[in-house]
Amino acid sequence: VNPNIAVRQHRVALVVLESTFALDLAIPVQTFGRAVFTKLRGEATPPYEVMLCGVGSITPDGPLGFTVGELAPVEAIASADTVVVPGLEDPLTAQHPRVLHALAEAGNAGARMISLCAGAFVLGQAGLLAGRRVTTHWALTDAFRATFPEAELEEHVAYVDDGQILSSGGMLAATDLCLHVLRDDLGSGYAEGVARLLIHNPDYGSARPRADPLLAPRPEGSLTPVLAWLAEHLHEHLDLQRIADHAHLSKRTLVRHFRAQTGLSPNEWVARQRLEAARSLLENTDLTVLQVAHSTGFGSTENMRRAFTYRLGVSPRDYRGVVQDRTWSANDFYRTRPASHDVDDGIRRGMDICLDSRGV
DNA sequence: ACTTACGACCGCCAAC
DNA sequence: GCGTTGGCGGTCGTAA
Repeated sequence: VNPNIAVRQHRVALVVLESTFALDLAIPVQTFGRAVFTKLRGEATPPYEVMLCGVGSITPDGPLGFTVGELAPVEAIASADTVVVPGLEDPLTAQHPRVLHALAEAGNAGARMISLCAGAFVLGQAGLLAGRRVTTHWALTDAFRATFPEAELEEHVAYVDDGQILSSGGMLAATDLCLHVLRDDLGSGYAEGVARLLIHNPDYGSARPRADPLLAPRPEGSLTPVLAWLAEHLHEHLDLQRIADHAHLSKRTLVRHFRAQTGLSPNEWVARQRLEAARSLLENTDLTVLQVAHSTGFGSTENMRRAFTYRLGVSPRDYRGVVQDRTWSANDFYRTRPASHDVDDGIRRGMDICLDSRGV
């Protein structure tokens, strides 16, 4: 792998509030942090640095049920690349002004903002959700709509990726979102490795909603057949006129329907699909960048590189290098466990200590 | 790096 | 009257 290509070193700040839920706090800690996966693989530096931020301290009689030790002041999120607001028990209560101010600052500075479950209410209070596509726990949708009419609430999905703002629905959907982010940052090989350790079937990176029986099915839109046709013809030249002709709609109406049903413009939707296709080919085949660019409809390597650097922060070539270097399997996990003699040493030392303490 | 031209997007409005 | 459609034109982003 090219040593000049540093995998983006991310700092992830988790905002711990009075009524934060243990589960929603644990999921990002487990997926982003604690370096456990990195240590198992023998790597020097973990891909993320995780820090816990808040105002004051957390008392053990809150919803968390325990304390979390020293919290960095919430203003510290200003230095984070990614800010996560976990779900909390009383989303309608106004949060501390320092929290809201720090979130607004971080958001305006361009940090990636992630809410889990009811955490979307906190981002909303910070004024970050105007015009944004966002989701939250299904039991809170009415309250959310009433409180933040300026946000575009999406139901029937596990999570929503609106670029800078990402949000997941109820509780364990946070896992899907966190794995989606891992995949975006480090590739699907890494994300799948983490998913396997968590024994979780990830559904990241898909434009389709998770096929989960517990989520109400998303109503089929009139564009469904058009989207299917587009997915089949990604490698061809697709301008607005051609798509409109195929859909038997005017360009204007087509754009409107796209916006309503996918939240995206036609071009944006096609660009994302092409990016997904190109990622898959780079990760799973030996096709050259030029071949990938042609077969995914980017047309030229310049085009494709622009899309990659814009959305992923790396060129296609470097993406392939980073991703393949980071791909690992469950077998790697077992291989990188300490060799048996290390274990034996450890046990022996432990027994020595026991024996010493007994004065034997 | 810079200019240029073209297409995409979307607000607006009239027509259905 | 209300919702939907689609044409027009201004602005913006992007490809060449």
